[in-house]
Amino acid sequence: MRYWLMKSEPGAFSIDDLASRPGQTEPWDGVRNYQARNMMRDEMKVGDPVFFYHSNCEVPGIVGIARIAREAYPDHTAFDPQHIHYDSGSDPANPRWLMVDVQFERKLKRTIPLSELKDRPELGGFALVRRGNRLSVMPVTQAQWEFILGLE
DNA sequence: GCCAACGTTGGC
DNA sequence: GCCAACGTTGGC
Repeated sequence: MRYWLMKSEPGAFSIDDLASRPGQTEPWDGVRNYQARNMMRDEMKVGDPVFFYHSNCEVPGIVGIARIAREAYPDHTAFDPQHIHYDSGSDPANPRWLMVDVQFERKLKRTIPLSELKDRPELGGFALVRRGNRLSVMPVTQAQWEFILGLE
């Protein structure tokens, strides 16, 4: 089992949106980065815990916990010319992009802001706080996971 | 295969 | 809204 962090802009899809979905699950479509895709394809397993992170908003930070509910499968939004995540280079016979399903577990008691995570020397090696980081899906070590939960 | 131009991400 | 960082594209 591995731990993960996945980013979402709350204006597009928030932790509350996930909590209100039927079955509280959602396909995590729109990942268009090879490094993120490869991690989803090769390493994400059903049941893996995920930090749900709100990006590009008033207070960026970790807001909840989800779990992987379905392992990687083709992201069909890449095939739809009308879709915002359309990619003409993804062939349905050989899909370029994949998605997983996530399931809501719980909201944190409070948002743990990025600014606070950056202040913690214990998280110096965490990809999220490294300068210029743009990965929307990233691994979290068990030690990082437990430390962050301890901040809740 | 290099690298400039361009588009996107995402904090601030 | 600005802009730094960084990934991708495409001319050569």
